[in-house]
Amino acid sequence: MPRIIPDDGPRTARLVLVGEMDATHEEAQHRHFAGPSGAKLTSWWRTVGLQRSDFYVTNVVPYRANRQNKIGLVPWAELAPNIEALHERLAALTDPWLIIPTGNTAMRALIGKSRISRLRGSIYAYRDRRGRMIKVIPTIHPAALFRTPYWEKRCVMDWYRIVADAEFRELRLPEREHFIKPTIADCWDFYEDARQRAEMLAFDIETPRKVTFIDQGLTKKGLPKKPKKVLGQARITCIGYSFESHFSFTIPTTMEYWRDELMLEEAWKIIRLLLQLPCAKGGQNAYAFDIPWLLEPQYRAPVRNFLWDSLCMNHVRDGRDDHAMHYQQSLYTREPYHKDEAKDPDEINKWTADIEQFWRYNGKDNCVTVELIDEHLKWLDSHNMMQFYLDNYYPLFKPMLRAMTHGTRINQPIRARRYNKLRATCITIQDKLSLWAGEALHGPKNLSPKKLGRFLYETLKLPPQYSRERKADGTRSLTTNEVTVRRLMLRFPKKLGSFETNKEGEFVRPDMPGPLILAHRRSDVLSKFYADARYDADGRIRCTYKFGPSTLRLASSKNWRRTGSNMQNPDREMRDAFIPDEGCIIAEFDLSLAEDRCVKAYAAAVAKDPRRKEVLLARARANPWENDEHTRGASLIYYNNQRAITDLLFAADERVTKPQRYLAKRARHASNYDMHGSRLSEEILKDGIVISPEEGDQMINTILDRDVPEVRLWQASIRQEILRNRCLANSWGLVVDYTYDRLSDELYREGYAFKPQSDIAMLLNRWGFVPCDRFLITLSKQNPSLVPARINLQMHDALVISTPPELAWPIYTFLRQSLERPRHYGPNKVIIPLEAKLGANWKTEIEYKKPPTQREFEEVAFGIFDRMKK
DNA sequence: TACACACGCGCC
DNA sequence: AAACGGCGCGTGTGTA
Repeated sequence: MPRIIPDDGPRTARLVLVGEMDATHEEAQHRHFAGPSGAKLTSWWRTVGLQRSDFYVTNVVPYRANRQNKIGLVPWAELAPNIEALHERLAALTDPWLIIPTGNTAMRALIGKSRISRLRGSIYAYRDRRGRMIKVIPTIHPAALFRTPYWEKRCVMDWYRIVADAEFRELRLPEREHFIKPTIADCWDFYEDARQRAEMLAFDIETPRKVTFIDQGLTKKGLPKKPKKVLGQARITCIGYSFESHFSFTIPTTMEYWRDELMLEEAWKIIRLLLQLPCAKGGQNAYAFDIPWLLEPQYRAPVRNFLWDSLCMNHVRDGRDDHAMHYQQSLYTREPYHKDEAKDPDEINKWTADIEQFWRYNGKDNCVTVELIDEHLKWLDSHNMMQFYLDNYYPLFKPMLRAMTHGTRINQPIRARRYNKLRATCITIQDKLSLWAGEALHGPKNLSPKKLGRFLYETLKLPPQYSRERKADGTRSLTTNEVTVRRLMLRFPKKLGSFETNKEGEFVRPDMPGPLILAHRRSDVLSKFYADARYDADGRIRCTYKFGPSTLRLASSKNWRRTGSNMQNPDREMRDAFIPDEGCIIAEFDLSLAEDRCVKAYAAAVAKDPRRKEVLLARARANPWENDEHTRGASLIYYNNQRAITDLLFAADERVTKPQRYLAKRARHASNYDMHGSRLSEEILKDGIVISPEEGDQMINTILDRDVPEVRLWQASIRQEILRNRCLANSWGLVVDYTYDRLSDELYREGYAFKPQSDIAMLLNRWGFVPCDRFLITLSKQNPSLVPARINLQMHDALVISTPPELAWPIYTFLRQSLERPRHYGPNKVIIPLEAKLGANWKTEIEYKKPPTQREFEEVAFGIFDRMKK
């Protein structure tokens, strides 16, 4: 029997800390929280002004129950009496006010609930064995931080709450009223009230899919079969409003509720009027979800003056943290976690029994949104970040919405034809692979990485290959990814075949396992882009844009109807299937080598030699038709050309071949972000080009030693900045906070990427995307006879636009004027040039590095347009 | 059956 | 020893 470790701390303490189980250090020192977990707690307590003597410290299992130190391995038969004993120990305390269970097991022992990651920070009541009500605030066990370091922030936030709550006994939970079953008259009353009093009106819709159960008749034995569940169309079933955090008003929008067409229509009329009130509106993720839903033709409920999005406001506070409402709520409000029951839209059947509770939750969400927005407003104000929100988030809502709802057209016959062909190819390959393996290596659709692994590493007895990234538990998994397969093909050509291709790009021996696997992967990935389900009935594809975590790039994903997909990653090979709007051509405008210029501008600031600084700045500012960085790199790497180092501008070296230029391009990119040769060789292997890790290192080192040694200095300066400030700021004032990150090479690499990525993302958004969207609206008003030009896609450093040929030139001119303005990157001013491409589809035909004359440009634009009509 | 996770891979 | 960063989705698999 292991030795019981005694509790410590005064029995009279107001605060009680309940841990889970003692581990190695605790056993050795005979004291709870004696090891690294205790040290972590001590550091948080120091931050918030507590110390260990403030607590009565105990554990659910007050001894080391297993050698693995895992509470999860303690059997229930052993755990239950320990929990019982814990309750008794707590009952023996004089007058505890607040108990802090750390970790899931401790929380479950006290309040019977699970899922600490969701419930942490909430405020609960515990009735002890003497009938006393004691406040409980569960938090994460410090040991969890060793696996998930980014949780540290929420732990510290919890401890701030705990120290504040230690001052009073009562729970102080928010009291709210949720009005959920209104009559039309109630709705009008609420409208009047909101019209007169609301300064900020928050709203939230619910869009479950309709669920129907189809009777399956009787079984042979005469028993009723289980009805089949069919998911129907998603639709808005209610909308809730709140303008004071203690009251919400929810209007159902179903016929089941109103029972009458006219009543429902009147309800919608009031809904629209509420959304049209002049006061500011707010919501959680509303610009990306609720608003596009409300704009759907069957609802026609546009939102006026949408200003405050609690998700975006939270994004300003910390872009890399979570933004889910229940998480924000746990940090900034006293509302306990209330999404216990799944509120996933497709889980509505769980709610059919208690639709009123569903509406109440909608109401609660609205109240919480109001509270969050109030809290965020205070924060933005006190941290001088209000303008940052108003400059970088708010103005993007409309352009994002317009691009999202407009979408991109696809050539449907081509799409369907290619999809069928690719799927057929996959099936053929699956059959051939099954013959090789003696068993199927695929599931219903795709190759199974597991089965493929067994085939390669057991059947064929090839040496097992492991992935680079470690899993959460620190192990590496067997991998069969493309690079691995290609590497194995190089080493074992007799078993796997080679990836050598002929002039048409076909494998020389296509029926060997290696080429089959590669061909399958390729066909499968392409077929996904063509899959029917992605496209809406009107033959267009729509995505949702949202703000990416750290760099303010936009991220693209499935849209609000749950169709569409990420539109920032379609394979280049399939882009010819994307076509312009009716009456338009495609114009794509992209910032020329933007991130590389940015890096050079920063690097020039740390150059010691003024001549070097001059060279770097000249290259950062060079016109794309007068300087070719990649040819320069290849000329240096392959021909040791000294002029490639010294010349301000370097455009041509006839010795440089296309593959050489391409490899130099990859090597330059690798150098900027501190990639290593082995990784570079893998990246390049994907293109079927073999270089060794050593050769990769040589290329990178050539660039870094001889071409841009200042990049190394710049990276060192980034490390310094992170070390000094624990954060980085870009040229637009965007800050990324590293307070709770471990200093590591990984973090530094993230740092190297941050400035160029975010500088360019924000440049394109603020000087490109936003003004361009407004300009296109003006342009179409000025040219009412023409089809309006529309932005189809935002691609981080490029905009894809459908435009009638007449408007292509004005748009190009406008974007050049707006984007080609100097900006300071560090102390150095640089203009990043804009390049234009034109085409009948997204695989554009003509690229202008040097701006042509208007006449030349328009001739081409009209030429493309005329050819399309034929 | 539903869910969470691992894997693989597309682009900038 | 570990060896760019930033995203997203679809599929297979194991588990509850």
